[in-house]
Amino acid sequence: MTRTPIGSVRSTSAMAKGRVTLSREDVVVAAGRLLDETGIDGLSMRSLARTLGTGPATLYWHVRDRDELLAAVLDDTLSAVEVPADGGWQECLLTLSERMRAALLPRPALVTVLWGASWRLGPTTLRLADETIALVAASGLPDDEVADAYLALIWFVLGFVHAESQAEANAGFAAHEPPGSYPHLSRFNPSTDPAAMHRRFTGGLRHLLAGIAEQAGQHRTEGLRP
Amino acid sequence: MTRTPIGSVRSTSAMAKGRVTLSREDVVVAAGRLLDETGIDGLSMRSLARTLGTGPATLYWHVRDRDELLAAVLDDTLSAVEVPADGGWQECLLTLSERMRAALLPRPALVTVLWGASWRLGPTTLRLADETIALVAASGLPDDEVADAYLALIWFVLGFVHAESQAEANAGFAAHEPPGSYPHLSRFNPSTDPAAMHRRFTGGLRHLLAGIAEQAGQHRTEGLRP
DNA sequence: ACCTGAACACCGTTCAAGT
DNA sequence: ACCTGAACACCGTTCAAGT
Repeated sequence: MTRTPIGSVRSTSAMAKGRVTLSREDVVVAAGRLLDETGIDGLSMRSLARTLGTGPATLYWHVRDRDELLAAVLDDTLSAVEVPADGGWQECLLTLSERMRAALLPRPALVTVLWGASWRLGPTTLRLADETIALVAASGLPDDEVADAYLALIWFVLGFVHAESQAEANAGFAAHEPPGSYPHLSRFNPSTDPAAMHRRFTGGLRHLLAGIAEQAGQHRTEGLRP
Repeated sequence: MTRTPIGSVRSTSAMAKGRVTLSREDVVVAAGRLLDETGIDGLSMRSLARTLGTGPATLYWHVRDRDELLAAVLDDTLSAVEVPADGGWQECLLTLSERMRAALLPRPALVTVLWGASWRLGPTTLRLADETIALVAASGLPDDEVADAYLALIWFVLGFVHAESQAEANAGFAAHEPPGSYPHLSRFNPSTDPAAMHRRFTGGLRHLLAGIAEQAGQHRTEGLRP
């Protein structure tokens, strides 16, 4: 893909990578890789620069700041998610949600980027949000309820992936507390093996979708349109 | 409340505050105040130590690390939330959720502490979670669905408060994008004035609770118990 | 256009030593 | 029991200067 004109290489480490000049995409891809290897705390501007064989200042040519970098990694990660084209809106939203879950599960730190959406999001992420809203709107829900139904849906997806990614981190909970101090918390502690997680995910989603469908149905039979 | 024996004061700044020695509570209260004044980024171990007239090392006597400090501030903040005692489980969950919203809205950064629950939580927070689960269980939902219904509920509450707290930060969204690039995102952009937010909050919750009730009802009529 | 070195203004945490 | 100073090992970001 990238040609390597031999005369004009800048740094030995850049040469080792077969690069002449850094592109924004190089930076984002390297950031994703570093995220996978070291987690979100290991992904600093300085450590990323180190893996690219430069100083941190260089990165700021390609990216406004760390938040924009993270949003770009998120955007890159979500580009794997295709919006299903045919089927009813419920089916579509279900498989779309499963694809989002699959895309985010290997990089759960990005859930927090999406959650704290004050961070400026990339075009892929925004397009995905836009099309998801369109599917929710296709339920026939009244306009002023579409946004909240959409939000309940993505919060469920994000919350679920987030919880799933730290299932084992939280597993030791019961061990740290004197038994019986939080009876319900421990009684209803659900199974976290992968198969159960998938069942719980789709089960929860189905309930949400059924709720939306029912609400939309009520609206249809109530309202008399010209 | 705190007596001030005059002979044994340590630092002039501690004296000014009328303290002899620092208690964990002093630290947590000061952290809450600093959070209110400067936001989560302004609340560092060093800045907190500065407002208390000591060095950062001192804080580590009272608190294991920054995460525990934040969990303690959350715990303190949630201690204002009372779990309603009488009424049906739906009513109870509704007013409980409104109280959580009211408690968290002035300190939205704590939503993220609760969300990223890998952080060890305090006793008040855990007791609150436990009693909330108990209320969900009172719906009659089958045991293996209680946890997920509970999660859908708190994710909605947390997501909502989070979104609400940055409503104005996100308000400028439409302005930054070329018009028409994300048609549904802008079309279903709901109102964010306080009254509308409250309506949307309770509306969304009612839908979730109705869904739980219906699911529980189905379970009751299906199952034949001895 | 793209990169660099050096600096600014911070962080969280540890630890031996003090009272 | 509680606090301190000093250090370790980092951060994100800016900016004038280089090619």
